[in-house]
Amino acid sequence: MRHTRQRRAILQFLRGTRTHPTAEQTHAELRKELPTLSLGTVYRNLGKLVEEGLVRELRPGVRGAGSRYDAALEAHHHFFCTRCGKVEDVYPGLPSTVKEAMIRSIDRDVSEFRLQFFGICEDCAHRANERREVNER
Amino acid sequence: MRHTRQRRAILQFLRGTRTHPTAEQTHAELRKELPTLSLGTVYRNLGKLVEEGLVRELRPGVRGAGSRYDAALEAHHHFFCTRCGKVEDVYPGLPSTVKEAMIRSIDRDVSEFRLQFFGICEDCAHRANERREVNER
DNA sequence: CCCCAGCTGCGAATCGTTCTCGTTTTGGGC
DNA sequence: GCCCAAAACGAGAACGATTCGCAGCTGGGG
Repeated sequence: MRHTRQRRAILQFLRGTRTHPTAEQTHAELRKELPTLSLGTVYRNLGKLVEEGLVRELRPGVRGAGSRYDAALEAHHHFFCTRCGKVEDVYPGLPSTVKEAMIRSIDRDVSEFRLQFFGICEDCAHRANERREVNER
Repeated sequence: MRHTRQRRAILQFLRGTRTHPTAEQTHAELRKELPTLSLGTVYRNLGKLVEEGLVRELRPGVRGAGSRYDAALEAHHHFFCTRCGKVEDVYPGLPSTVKEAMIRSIDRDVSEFRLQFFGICEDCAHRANERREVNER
């Protein structure tokens, strides 16, 4: 895999944030330093980086939400705020014995396993009674 | 919520299958008895039924897969075949004490919790060396 | 039996993502 | 450094799933 300016910028950007940006957000941000960067290139590279295992793709699985990308490789799960769309890391420490027992119990060739939590994040909970503006998506 | 012919047919269809049909599949099937049923109506009603809690929406979260719908209300999780797209029910018996401990440990207002397994289903594993036709999506 | 809010069917619109294609870069070999 | 094929780029068109807008229907309370 070649090391293009664009690819380096994308990976570096993802490694420098914990906000799980969307392709669109990544594109908007990197345009500042690479004004000709196209959205297609962002998608192409995110795809490659996911193939390479350098980035994880998160699919909120919630109305109107696109994929998000995460370059943090340690095992962790995600909490999706159903109000503002934000994604936060969680480390609920599912004991690996429990995880393995579950995978064994379903008696299939499991290659991946996802644990997702949905709810209202703290920020949104606090402004619950104020106006409900949608932040960062 | 009104009881229209269309809505009744959709709910009844979902209750009579374990295959987690897509909106498209639901539409194709019900066209046989309601030839004028439109896809928009199927989506509209699936949305309402999900709101009402009568149906669960499954979002495979895998390239090129749309939502699937499940009218089975008992607690269970899903196994998504990454080759043919099929979705199977699994009952990996995550102890509720473990589940609750996890939810408590992430210290947020969790309204939903999803556990998803991905891999190759038995059918696909068996025909692994034969031609790889994609069944039912 | 009447009425109208809620629903339907249709087609157009939207949105995230992928594809196409002509041009530019990259990186290995010399 | 220079050359070249392969790989990647940018722009815009294309795509597929889902949603929307609207004019005409209809279920069910009164």
